[in-house]
Amino acid sequence: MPTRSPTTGSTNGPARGPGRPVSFNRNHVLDVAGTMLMNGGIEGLTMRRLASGAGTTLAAIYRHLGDKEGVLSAVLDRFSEDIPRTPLTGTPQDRMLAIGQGIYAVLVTRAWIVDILRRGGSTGTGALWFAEEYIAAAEELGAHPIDALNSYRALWNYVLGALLTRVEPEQTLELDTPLARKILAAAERDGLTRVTTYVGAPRGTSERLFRRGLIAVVAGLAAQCRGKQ
Amino acid sequence: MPTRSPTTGSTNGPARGPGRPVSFNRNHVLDVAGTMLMNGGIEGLTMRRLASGAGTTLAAIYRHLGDKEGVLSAVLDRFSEDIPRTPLTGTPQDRMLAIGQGIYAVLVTRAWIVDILRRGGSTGTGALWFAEEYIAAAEELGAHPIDALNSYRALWNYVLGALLTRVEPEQTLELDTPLARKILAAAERDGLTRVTTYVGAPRGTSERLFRRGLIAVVAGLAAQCRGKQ
DNA sequence: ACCTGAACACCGTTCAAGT
DNA sequence: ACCTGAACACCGTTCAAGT
Repeated sequence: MPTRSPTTGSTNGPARGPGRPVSFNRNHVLDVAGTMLMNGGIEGLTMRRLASGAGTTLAAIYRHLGDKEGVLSAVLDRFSEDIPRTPLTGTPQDRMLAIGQGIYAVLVTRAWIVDILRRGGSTGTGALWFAEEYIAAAEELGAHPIDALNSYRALWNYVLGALLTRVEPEQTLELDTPLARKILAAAERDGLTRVTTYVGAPRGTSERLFRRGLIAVVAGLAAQCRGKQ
Repeated sequence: MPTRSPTTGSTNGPARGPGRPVSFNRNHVLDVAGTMLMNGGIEGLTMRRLASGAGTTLAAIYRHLGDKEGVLSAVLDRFSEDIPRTPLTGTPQDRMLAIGQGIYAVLVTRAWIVDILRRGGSTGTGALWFAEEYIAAAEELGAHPIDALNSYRALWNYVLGALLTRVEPEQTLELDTPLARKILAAAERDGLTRVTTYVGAPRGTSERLFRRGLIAVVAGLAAQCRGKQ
């Protein structure tokens, strides 16, 4: 997939003014794609709307960025380069916690990334330092290198699941929704008294929920690294 | 959404033989939908192919099952009813582990469920007993009821993430794939020596990986329920 | 040599027109 | 009253035909 951009330092937007027109402004297209993803998720970005929104042509996008998969991973790479590598301090377990929190913070405002990661498997290259730091901390606790990597994968699983099940703050749990009624009815039928009691309980913010679970997960993973189980 | 099925105990397949034709065989349609999901995931099921595959009409599906969302949740419900409630034994922590393993085992052969859960949020009503049992175990360890429910959510997050990042056994990690090369190059550029070293390391089966992580996660969650942190 | 309009083969969803 | 063929408004992707 040849992706050379003839005039890299070109101005924003479609061709304008005199002179040779900018045939394809890669950065501008990716910016527009990112905005579309931010607004409508992975289904809100269509090749057609991207083309017209970026002032270019459908076929041009296919030529320069490949298919939709190519566009998505290009956006992911571009975005992940902006993730700052912040220095971590404290005990290894403190750092593992900070890493989990950091990944969550980076991804929570960009829900579409989860969809991309799910498809391709490419973690943005700009986020690799999270893995590096985690593995270092795990090794410091005594984990075998390969176990340290797998421990990171476990943390990643928890974070990913939390992002997936995250609910928007405004959508408070309604007991009157048909879904809730159905669950409640099924739970009562099967004599699931605990589920019945708590199905409507307030769940706090997703962030608090995530953090509390993360603390437990990291504690468990750290203990496993120390060999205590 | 009226979903009455006039002749519930109808024969399989489309109308055949003499007599009043079976206008719409709900169970048959859902079976076909389940097969399609099993083969091609959530994108392998299209309303058109479902209609022709089940020997019915596009509009009939919309009439009886609603839109695609409705079809998916109907399939999910039908499937979740087949989940057997197995008795759990051992310590509370043992049971929490068994629940995590049980959820994984149920879902791992049906990757499409993850996609449905991601969209609607409806957990199949047949799987509610997992929550019931987990909450009971967590309470037994000393957790406040609401914390027990949130602990279950944390376990669920880990399982969900593991299902999402799961790789098929046959797709062994290739170092020659362009993605692997790109990651490796980026890691080297940033001096991430640990990532560089382990990116090609064998990762074992996804099942082993899941289990080892689950043990650590459950240990951490159980400790949190006991109030030890 | 480079670019793209127009086509292809699909989608999910709806409703006027049939029986 | 019940059902559905045919249409609507989209998709992702490709390539013959233009300049």
